[in-house]
Amino acid sequence: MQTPDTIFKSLSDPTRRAIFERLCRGGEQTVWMLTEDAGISQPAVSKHLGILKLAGLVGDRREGRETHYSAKPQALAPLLDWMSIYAAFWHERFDHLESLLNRMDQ
Amino acid sequence: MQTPDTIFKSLSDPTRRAIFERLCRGGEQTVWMLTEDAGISQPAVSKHLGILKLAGLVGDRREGRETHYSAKPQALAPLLDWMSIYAAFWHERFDHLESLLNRMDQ
DNA sequence: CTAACTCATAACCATCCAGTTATGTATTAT
DNA sequence: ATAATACATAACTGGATGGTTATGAGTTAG
Repeated sequence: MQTPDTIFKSLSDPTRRAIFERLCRGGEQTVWMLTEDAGISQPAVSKHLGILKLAGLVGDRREGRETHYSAKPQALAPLLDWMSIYAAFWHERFDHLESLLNRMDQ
Repeated sequence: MQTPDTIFKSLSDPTRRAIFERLCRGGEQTVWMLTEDAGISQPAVSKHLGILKLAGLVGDRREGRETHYSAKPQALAPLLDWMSIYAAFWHERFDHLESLLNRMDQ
């Protein structure tokens, strides 16, 4: 399980997020396929995939000379946890406001 | 409403995340208070606050020579939206696995 | 009025990072 | 065997970025 820091950093780059999104939607794909519409060189794509892999967001599977990458959305769990904590403050305040308005109503 | 990109970038820095978390937990605070336990200089803190403000994650209120900053956790909403999309793929696969296991059970 | 305080901005610097090209290592095709 | 393919790694480069000190602008205190 990776830290929120690693995951935030990995997803802070738009190109990386696009790769992750594409793997989520399109399923397992080779480096070559990902390079085609990434608009950057193959080594750049490989580097991004390496970073995503370190964050646990993707997994790879060697098959002959191809490497198939796939998304592992479960790796978003620490981010969900982090967000749930601070989204809670949001609701908390909303609740406070609500109860305040209720009291003002009376 | 800011883009997921701006928000991801803002929160990808640990120092900035710490400031945001502190504002969420501790409520409104001045730059001076935040500087005290940030371990960096006051201008550095101000710059971080500026970035958080651009992302809509904090708001400020001038009062005399002090500036009071406060967290705006609602700004996490676009991040929640983004995550819900891709967390869905997670559950989708989980559901597939589950139904597969169910079928195998019979 | 002057001094001290709070904060923001400017200028600068070191480091990081996303991209590049070049090259190496397997693997498949001829 | 040779050539082509698929990918990873190394070395490099320019620009973004997080930090610093210096300074300015506005506000309170003496």
